[in-house]
Amino acid sequence: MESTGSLCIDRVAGGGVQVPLSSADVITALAALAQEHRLAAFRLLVEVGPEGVSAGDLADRLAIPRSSLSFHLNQMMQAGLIVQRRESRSLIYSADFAAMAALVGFLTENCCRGSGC
Amino acid sequence: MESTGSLCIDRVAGGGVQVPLSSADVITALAALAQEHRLAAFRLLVEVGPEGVSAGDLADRLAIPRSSLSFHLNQMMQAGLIVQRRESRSLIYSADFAAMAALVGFLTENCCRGSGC
DNA sequence: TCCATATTTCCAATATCATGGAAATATAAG
DNA sequence: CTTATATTTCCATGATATTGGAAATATGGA
Repeated sequence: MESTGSLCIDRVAGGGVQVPLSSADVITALAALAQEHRLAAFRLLVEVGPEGVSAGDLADRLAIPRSSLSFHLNQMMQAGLIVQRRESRSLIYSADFAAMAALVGFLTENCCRGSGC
Repeated sequence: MESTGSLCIDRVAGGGVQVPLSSADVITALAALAQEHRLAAFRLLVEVGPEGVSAGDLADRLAIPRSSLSFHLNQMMQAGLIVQRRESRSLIYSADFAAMAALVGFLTENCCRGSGC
């Protein structure tokens, strides 16, 4: 019998059940990470953790114009890899660990058969 | 101390040590998978295993023109995700499981901290 | 209300990606 | 050497992505 989707039961603080990803979702998520500035931004958000970083800080740390970063953050939001919250005048972005876990789960289940990964 | 690359010691039949991926390598690999036909092709190659599938068969199974598939196979080869071998008139493509394991290793180590993935 | 800060949206320019038919290349067999 | 099969390369066309400055929106404070 064939499993068709990646079912990654959530283990993160906030709770919530993980829904299987469609192949279109996976493509969107992969594309969201397949770009220099976005991969760098995401890694930074992962390092920083749930506290997150404001858009301005992120632009400074990555040394890219704010409008460019805004575009990239939007891509990652639409892909569901990061979340946004407002804190006074600042918008704080943080990584969605459950989403990333689901992506890795999909890749492991669908693209790794036979290897020890 | 920070580990900077994904070090995925190989567990696959053929043997060989896994080199850490640069962030540029990761972007190339992610981009190679972030496309409908390429993701479908790669999943098919993973299912089929080391025996692989000829370019023609693959084009038929995916129902896309041969020249288009050739383009996509090239992208995945350059990304190091698949390998090619000739068998008489046919070119047989197969998934490189170690490369995929390295990619998943990178994502797990660099983009998953704190989650249970 | 008026001003300053934080960030986004708009937009035009450029670059990269994807498509598929036609021609070229590689291999094999009669 | 000629013909058939398997696949790639070439190329023009259209689609999508990326960039960054300028203008617009959101929030908070005097």
